[in-house]
Amino acid sequence: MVPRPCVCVGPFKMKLGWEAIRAEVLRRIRTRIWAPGGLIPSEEALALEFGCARATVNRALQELANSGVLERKRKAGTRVAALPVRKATLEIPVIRQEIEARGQAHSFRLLSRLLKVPPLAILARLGVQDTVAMLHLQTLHLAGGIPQVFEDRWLNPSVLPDPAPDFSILSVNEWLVASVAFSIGDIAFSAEPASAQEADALAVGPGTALFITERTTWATDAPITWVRLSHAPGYRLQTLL
Amino acid sequence: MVPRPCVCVGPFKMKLGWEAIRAEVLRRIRTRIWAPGGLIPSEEALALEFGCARATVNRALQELANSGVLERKRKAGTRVAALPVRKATLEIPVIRQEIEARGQAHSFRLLSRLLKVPPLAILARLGVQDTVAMLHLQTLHLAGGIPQVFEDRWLNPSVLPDPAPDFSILSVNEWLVASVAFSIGDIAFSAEPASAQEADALAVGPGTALFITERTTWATDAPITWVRLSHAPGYRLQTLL
DNA sequence: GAGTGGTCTAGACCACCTC
DNA sequence: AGGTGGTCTAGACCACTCT
Repeated sequence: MVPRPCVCVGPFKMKLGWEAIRAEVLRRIRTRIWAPGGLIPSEEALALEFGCARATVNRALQELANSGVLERKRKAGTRVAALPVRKATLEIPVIRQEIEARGQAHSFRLLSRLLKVPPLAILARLGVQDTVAMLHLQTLHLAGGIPQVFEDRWLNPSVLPDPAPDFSILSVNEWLVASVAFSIGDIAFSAEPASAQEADALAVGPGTALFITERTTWATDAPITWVRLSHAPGYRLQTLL
Repeated sequence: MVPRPCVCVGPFKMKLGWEAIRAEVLRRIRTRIWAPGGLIPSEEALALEFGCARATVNRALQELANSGVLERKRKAGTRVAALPVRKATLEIPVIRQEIEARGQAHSFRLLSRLLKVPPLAILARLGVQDTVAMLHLQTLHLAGGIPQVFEDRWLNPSVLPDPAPDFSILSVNEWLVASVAFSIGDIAFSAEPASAQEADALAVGPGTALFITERTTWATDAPITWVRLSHAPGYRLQTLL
């Protein structure tokens, strides 16, 4: 009795791109030809088998390592991940885009605009030691006239140009993406009961389950903004794929 | 008075890897040397400027395109994204891992295990037309004895091996990742009030705001499972970076 | 048609890690 | 010490798309 056929199918004839190689590797993993936790052949061996350059195999395997399917270590080789930590990619659009993508009209109301010292928790999030005053902006975003998102934001006034933009005309959000472009930050999601203020703004009962997005943004040197978005009931955040 | 120095610093001396190039490109975007919506030089031009091969520039720019900072089109060239759709990557670990990573003991109780026909909404999610019976499993996950996650799952029985695993000993979740490895699916997040059953299982008041994770998984041909996780209050989902 | 990004190659060197 | 992945190069061809 011979072992299962087809464990190694030998050199391929047709030309293979890195996507084809990725697909073939994935197939071998899914069909358990290569078992979880197991070593797979070296890049060189695979390049030989597939009849392509090592760089092409490398590209395919790196892609799979990025998505958590493979674990690679120098010298140790490449293994099929034992506990596949799913990595999901989310797209976080600007609110206006999100609403208009649903075919609704976006509008917003600036509810509050005050310069004051934020709570310590927020200063801490922004990595600030001193108690500096920041611009506190509260905005309600509407879709077709219906309240959709309540935005609570603290903005570092030192990033503002001298005649500060009129945020009752231009949404803060959009001014930021256009002006303080592409900074780093982090994002967190949670569920929380609506506060009295949120309930009032979104026209829901207090305590209603709200989907919360919280974002902190820094420039290379200084903190820029902290924002908390409270989404009206029915909001769903979905992954691509 | 001369214009700002350093708009174009000319050929670099030291050796640059693709990460250094990515960083430099990002810097030029953040400092608005290259404005949002604007074209940046071609790969060839950049390779010349940085004194490296075009493939190295390509690697750097592709990375930035993947993270939504650049938009690339053949012939049209590479532009700085006008509306930066933030792409965030989430790691979705297995529940046990997540709890143990916080230094708590993970345990679980299988609350229910029935073979019956799921609601139409769930059949639809799984892309099934016929009304087939599926395995309905309800599990409560605990961290250090405290209820943490309520799991409501429908499982396609045809993916089970003949003596079905005893899910009161091995968590369904873990059996799945080990056995039906690496399938595709999609994930959605939302906030919802606790149902009577959820409230009871998680020991919270009914209507409490719960963070909900909903996942659908297919194999290449057949549906595998639909699962809804209700997280106890306090749960936060955070991006890397 | 021409310019751009997307990909592949064959070879090379290096950093890292296990043995 | 040696094998492995990570990266870079110089060159090439192709596919797409804007004009």
